[in-house]
Amino acid sequence: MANKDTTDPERMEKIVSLCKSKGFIMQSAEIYGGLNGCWDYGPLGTELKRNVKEYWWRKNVQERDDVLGMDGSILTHKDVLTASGHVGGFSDPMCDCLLSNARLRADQIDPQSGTAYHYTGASHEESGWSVERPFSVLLMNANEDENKARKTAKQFYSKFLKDKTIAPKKLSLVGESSSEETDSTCYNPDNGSLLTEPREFNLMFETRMGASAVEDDPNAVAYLRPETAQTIFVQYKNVLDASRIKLPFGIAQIGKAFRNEINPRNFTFRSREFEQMEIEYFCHPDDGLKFTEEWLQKRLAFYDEIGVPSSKIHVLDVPDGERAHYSSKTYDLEYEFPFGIQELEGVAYRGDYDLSQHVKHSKKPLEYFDDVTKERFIPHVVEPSAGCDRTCLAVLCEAYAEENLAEEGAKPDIRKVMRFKPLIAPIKVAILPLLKNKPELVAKAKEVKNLLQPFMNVFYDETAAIGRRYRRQDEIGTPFCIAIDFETLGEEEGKEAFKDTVTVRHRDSMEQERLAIVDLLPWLLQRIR
RNA sequence: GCGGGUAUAGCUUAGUGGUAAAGCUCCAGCCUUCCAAGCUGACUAUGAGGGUUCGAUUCCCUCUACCCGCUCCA
Repeated sequence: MANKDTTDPERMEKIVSLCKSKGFIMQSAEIYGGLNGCWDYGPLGTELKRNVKEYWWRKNVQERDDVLGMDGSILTHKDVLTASGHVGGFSDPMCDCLLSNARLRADQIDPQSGTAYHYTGASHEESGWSVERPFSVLLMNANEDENKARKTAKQFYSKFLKDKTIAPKKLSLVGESSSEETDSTCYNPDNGSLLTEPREFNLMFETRMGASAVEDDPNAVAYLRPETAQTIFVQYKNVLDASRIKLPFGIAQIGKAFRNEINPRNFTFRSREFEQMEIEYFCHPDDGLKFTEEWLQKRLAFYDEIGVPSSKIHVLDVPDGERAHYSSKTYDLEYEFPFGIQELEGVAYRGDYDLSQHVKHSKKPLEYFDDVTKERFIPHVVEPSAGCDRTCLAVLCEAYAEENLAEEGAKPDIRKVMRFKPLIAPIKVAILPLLKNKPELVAKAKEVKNLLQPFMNVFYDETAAIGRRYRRQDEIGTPFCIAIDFETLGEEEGKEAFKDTVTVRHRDSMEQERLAIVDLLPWLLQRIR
C-alpha cells in the first residue's frame, strides 16, 4: 500500500466550489438547509454524467456481442433481498458505551459477571443542578467496592453538566441505589459502564407498497435496492431465454441504488442515493478467474479513456479475510482523490453464490444447460461494479487544473481549466463571433452554430471580449472554441482566400488553427467520440 | 453514532448589540479586429427555529447542512 499522503483539502474545496458555481453539482434541497448525503447534478454535471454513462454503455454493451443491457425496478421484492442476504445479514446489532461512547458489536461482547450497581440520577447542591437518568455500573473484580461504581457513575452524570468546571466528584448521586450479582452482556468489558440496548443498523431504505390500510402487513414491505446487481440475478434466466445468447455472457445495468449510510462523506463520494454501472458476467465455473483478470484490464482501460489515468488508480488485490465470504477473488480499483485513496470500482468473482441463493429461495431452476458438452450447472459470475457518481467525481478531480499565465514577476493571472477528455466534456464546442456589434459576424456565427448543433452539444456566446469568453469555456472544460472573424466574411483585403474559414482554439494549448467551415463537422466528430 | 470546527451575495472574504463592506462572477449599456482591458449602471447575503433585549447577523439554546478526526462501509 502506498502510504504517501495524497490528500489536498484545499484543492477539494476549490473543486466543490467550482462544481456549485458552474452548475456541475449542487447540494440537494439547499434552500431548505440541505438533505444529508444527497446531491443534485446541474446542467453541466448532468451532461458530464450522461457522457460517462453513455460511453460506458457503448463500450460494455453496444460494442460487445456478449453483453446485453437491462434496466430493473428500484423497488425490490423483499424476498429477493432476503435471498441475497441483505435483509438478514446486512445489519449488525450495535451497542454504544454510555460512558465512553465507544461502539461495540453486540454479538461480540463476552458475558461479564460481577456486582451491578444501579443509580437514578445525580445533583450538584451548590449550583442546584440535577439530572435524572438511570445508569448502572458493573464491578467485575471482587476487590473493588461500591466507591469504584460511584466514581464511574459520577463520571457518567458529569457528561450532562453544562458547567464543565464542576468536578465529577463534587456530584451527589440521587435516588435509591441497588445492587445485585449478575452475568450479563449489558456492560462494557473495558470500564463496566452500562451499554445502550443493541440497535440494528440496516442500511436499506424500507418502504410499504399499496394502500395505507395495510400498514402493518409485513407482506407490504419493499426495499429500495441497495445495489443494482440483484435485479440482474433475478432476471438472469428470462434474459437468457429471451435472447438466445450462450455462455459466457454478461448483463449490464446502469441505475440508482440506495443505502442509508450512517455517515455520508466527501462530497458525492459516499451518498445515500447513488448510481451504479454494473455488469454481471456469467460463465463456466472453470473460467471465472480468467474473466476476472480480463475484466480488470478492460476496466482500467476504460478509466484511462475517460481521463482517469491508470497511474492514478491503485489496484488492490483484496486479501483473504477481507473479501466477501462468497468471493474467491476481488480487485478494488482505487483512485487518488484529493481526500484520500478511495474505491471507484470492485471487480469481484462471486462464484455461483447469488444464483444459488435465488435457486434456494425461489425454488426455481436457474441452471444453464450446455448443448455441446451436455453439462448442466449454475453459472459463475464475475462482477465489475463501478460507482457512476464516484467516476464522475474522479473525472472532475482529475480534470481540474490551474495555470498562471502571467509573465514572471507580474501579478498572477490564474487560468482555471477543466481538462476533460472531449469525449466526456459537457459542451463540445463554443461558437463565438469576434464582436457582437457587427451583425454580419453574429449572423455567420449563428449559421455555424446551426450547422453543428444537431450533432453535438454546442454553446453560443456573443457577450464580453473574446478572451473572456475563451476563459469561461476553459472553466467548464469545453475543448474547442470557434471564432468567427472578419476573415470568415471574406472582407479582409488580400485575405479573400480565408472566406468561410474560422479559427478553432484548443483549450489545453490555447493554440489556434484555421479550418474551412465545410470541414468543421467531420473534424469535430472525429475528436469528440 | 461520537468528538472538534464552520455557516454573511453565485464565489472568496470583511464587519458590527442600532442603515451589513469589498473583490471577483453574473446581467444591462457603451467600447472593443483573438486570450479575464476600460467606463457606466443594476441585481443579490447574515443556514432554519426559538430565547434574552427597546433592538440580535453579533449573546444563549435547539435544529439542519458541510468540513476534519474516530466509527462504519454486504
